[in-house]
Amino acid sequence: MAYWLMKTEPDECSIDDLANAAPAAVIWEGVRNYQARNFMRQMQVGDEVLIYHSSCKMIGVAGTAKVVKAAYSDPTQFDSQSSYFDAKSKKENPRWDAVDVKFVQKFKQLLPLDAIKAMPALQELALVKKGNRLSVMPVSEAEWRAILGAAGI
DNA sequence: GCCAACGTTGGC
DNA sequence: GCCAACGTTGGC
Repeated sequence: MAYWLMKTEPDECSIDDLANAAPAAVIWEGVRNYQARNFMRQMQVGDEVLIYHSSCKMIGVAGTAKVVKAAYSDPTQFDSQSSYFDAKSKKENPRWDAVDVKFVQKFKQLLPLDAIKAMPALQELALVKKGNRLSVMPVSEAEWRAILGAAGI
């Protein structure tokens, strides 16, 4: 049982989109970074995920979800119509993986990035390290608790 | 829209 | 295997 943070642009897949899909899960696809992919491959069913909204008006952690299907071949890499298409990925050895995640909760108030940066307990979070561009990253149990505590949960 | 920081690519 | 050029990310 582990904790993670995943970034999403709310235009693509917001916490509300996850909530609207519930109780169905959502395919977390389109990750095209090897480090992020490797973290996804470590995810196990039941792991919990912070949903982080990036590149938008209200930047921060918006809620949580949980992994309901471990990593499998991301179908969009073979779809030439998809913006995630990767011509160099081979069917017999796919480069990219997806996981399925299911909505758990939306925070009453989004926990903003500047609040996260100000919390002593979160100084080691990859998210707040300078220049960090990882879209999937591990979160320690202490960090998880600090974030949920700050969100009033 | 800007731009710093980073990851990836490809020539050598 | 180096590294310059390029493309992308993502906060501001």
